[in-house]
Amino acid sequence: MKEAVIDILKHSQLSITDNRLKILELFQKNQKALSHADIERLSGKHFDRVTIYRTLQTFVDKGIIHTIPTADNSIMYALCKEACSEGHHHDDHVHFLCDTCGTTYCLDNVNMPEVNVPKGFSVHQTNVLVNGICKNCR
Amino acid sequence: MKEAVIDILKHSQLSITDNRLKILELFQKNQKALSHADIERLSGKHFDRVTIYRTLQTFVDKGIIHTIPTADNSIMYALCKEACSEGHHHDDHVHFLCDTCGTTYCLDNVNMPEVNVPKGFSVHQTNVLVNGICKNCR
DNA sequence: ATTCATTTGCAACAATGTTGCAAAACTAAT
DNA sequence: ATTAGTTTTGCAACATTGTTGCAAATGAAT
Repeated sequence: MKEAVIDILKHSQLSITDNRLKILELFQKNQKALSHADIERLSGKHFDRVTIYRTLQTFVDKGIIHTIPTADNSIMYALCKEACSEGHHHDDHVHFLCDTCGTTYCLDNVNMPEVNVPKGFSVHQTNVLVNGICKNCR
Repeated sequence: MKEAVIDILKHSQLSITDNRLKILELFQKNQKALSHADIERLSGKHFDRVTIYRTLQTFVDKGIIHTIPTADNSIMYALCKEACSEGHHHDDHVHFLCDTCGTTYCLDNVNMPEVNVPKGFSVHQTNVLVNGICKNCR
């Protein structure tokens, strides 16, 4: 567990610090998207707010986590699959938000739909966000 | 112009006030999604911040405008089509964000893709957000 | 162990969003 | 048009969220 987390940091050429280990472990343990507030709570308020902001930003920059647009205007972060690398995210998957428990899932096995845009528009990236009830809450 | 805006307010059983007229006119005039900050700027700082927040909330509640989830965590608002009514939004259309000019469009004529979710999940609503270059910026 | 670069925590600040309440504006009825 | 009652607005104060500069602490490499 800790080994895997250390590997991720090494692979991204980041120094190994308590803070980074702890936050990465939270993502690995929970296997769902977390907000800044989630992390602050789950880490037992052991780290400074600013440090968490900066760590999350670093992880996004390095392609370790990605952000998820949400309807209620709160940024969620989730682990990237190995396909992601620095400055080049491949988080082309559907995100599912459960209306009951509030959990955000990355649906990696669902293929992204093709969106036809009008003449003159060109598509760079597509985000699909689905609301509903997850398998644990029905 | 002003007539149309007044009709919208009457239809939603809202009283006609300067603030509401002005904000609705901004949406009609611009025909694109606006943020709270956009409205504050475009209205010439004539209205209180709090009033704008409350007005936008009222409009969302009444089905006059809808919110758009964005990747950078800023809420955008856009006019609903007539199909929307109080407490029941039909903003089932694709949203397009231009990476160059930052304009958010509602692509009403693009049909929403069907998303296949895993067994046990049920879909309530789907949001599709596309990034790219719009027809004015290419 | 020492050096050097990076990371962290603190403080201060900026931006964004919320709530209570009195004054102002709007609506409806005379 | 005036009045009475309700709704809306602006202000003040506060809460939350995110940012920046800087000195101290930590990690990496020799």
